[in-house]
Amino acid sequence: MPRTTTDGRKMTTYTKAAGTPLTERQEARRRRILRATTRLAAQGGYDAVQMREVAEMSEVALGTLYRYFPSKVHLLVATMYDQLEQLGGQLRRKPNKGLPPRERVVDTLLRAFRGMQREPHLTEAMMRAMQFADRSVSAEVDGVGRITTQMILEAMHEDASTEPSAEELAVVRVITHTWHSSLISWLNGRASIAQVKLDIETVARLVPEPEDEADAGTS
Amino acid sequence: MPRTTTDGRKMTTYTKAAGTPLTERQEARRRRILRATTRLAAQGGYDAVQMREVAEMSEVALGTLYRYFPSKVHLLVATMYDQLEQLGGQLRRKPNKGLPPRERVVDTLLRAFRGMQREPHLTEAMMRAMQFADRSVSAEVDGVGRITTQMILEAMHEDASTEPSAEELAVVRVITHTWHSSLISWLNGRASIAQVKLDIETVARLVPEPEDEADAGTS
DNA sequence: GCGTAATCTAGAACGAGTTTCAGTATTCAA
DNA sequence: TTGAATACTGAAACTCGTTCTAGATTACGC
Repeated sequence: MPRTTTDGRKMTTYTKAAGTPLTERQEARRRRILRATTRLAAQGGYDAVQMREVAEMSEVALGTLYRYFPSKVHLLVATMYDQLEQLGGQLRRKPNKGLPPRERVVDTLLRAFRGMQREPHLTEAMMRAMQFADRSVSAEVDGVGRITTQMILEAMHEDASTEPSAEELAVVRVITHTWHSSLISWLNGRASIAQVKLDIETVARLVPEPEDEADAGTS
Repeated sequence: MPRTTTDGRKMTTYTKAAGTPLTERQEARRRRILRATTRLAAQGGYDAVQMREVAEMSEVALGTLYRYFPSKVHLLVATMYDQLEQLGGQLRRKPNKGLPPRERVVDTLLRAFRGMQREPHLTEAMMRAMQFADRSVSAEVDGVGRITTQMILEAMHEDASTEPSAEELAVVRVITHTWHSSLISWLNGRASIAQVKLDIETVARLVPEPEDEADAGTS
């Protein structure tokens, strides 16, 4: 959404969904910024992502960086969106058909988890930002939420075509809550990898079993 | 844990579990600090809790404030611990016997939620700190976690005496994940009160029904 | 091509969390 | 009671996110 500076000039931020079409050089700048952010975050986590450094590394003036991403948190949430898009692509390319829905959900999340274990600092930086985000970032955080929800939903019913029920959406929400929160505890050293797995498996029990006519009522 | 300044003097922070016994005046200072924090947080949330202001309002030098609480996040997490202790007392004073465990859990959490709705800014400040906390605060965050877990466990089985099973602990963990995370979404305006309730009810389905010999295997 | 509005750059400046330091007050053991 | 160790004070200094300014550059409708 367009903001206004003190002297009344118009101002837009170049987030994903902005109405501005972005010239080629602008698109390139945006990419450079995200790449630099990713690099710095992967090296030293949240604290290592310093706005001046990001600006320098992406060869952009500090003011320009702030025009593209209005705060450090916006920047990192956008980075997360970016990374998730890539991850989503990878997951779709290697689908896990054949398993029952519940297992598929667990499998998907654990695979994502393994991805994050490979870049713990990057993960820490992005997750810290997500959690620290306040109302002013809710649009962007919502974007990330949508992508996550989508991934879990795709794992839940074989065919992504059917409209999800309210019940399913409720379950997915609780799953993403658990997912985020337990990831954070792992990053902060308050939970082991095994515990994260266990949490995921526990919450996955909320995913309804496929109601084949075969076995019902078994304990 | 004792830290060391540049000139090698010893230094301790006066957190809850510190080994230092705390003289009376020190205990009083600590209280003043926590009270000031609560007051500022209740007025204007996380951003309104400014270390200089807290120091001034509690009539303590800035350096002293930092000796008691080594960072703003530590300070707010300690405040949360403090508030939770009070809340726990209130809840225990008005127990909700008679309901089945699942309902009791839901009831307890919703009651806590209503408490937080009464002081949204304070809640925001404390929760932001909890989520932003990094490894250096994990001990304190764990403390808060223990208290929460305890509250939910007490709601789960009528008699608080029996040792919780591993299964129960797993469920409680997922419940607290959901609780924290959905509280945050509410604070950030990304979820309505109704949605928080729904999330709690959804996750509470993980609480096992009391296995009376009467009804088993019913859908 | 030309003029103008929008964008970008370099750098200073501001604000709040955090650290440091010199000096004063308190505590506590002998 | 006294003297050393520890804690507290007041104030300055440092860092990093963020904002602001003045001047260059670029994009774009005519």
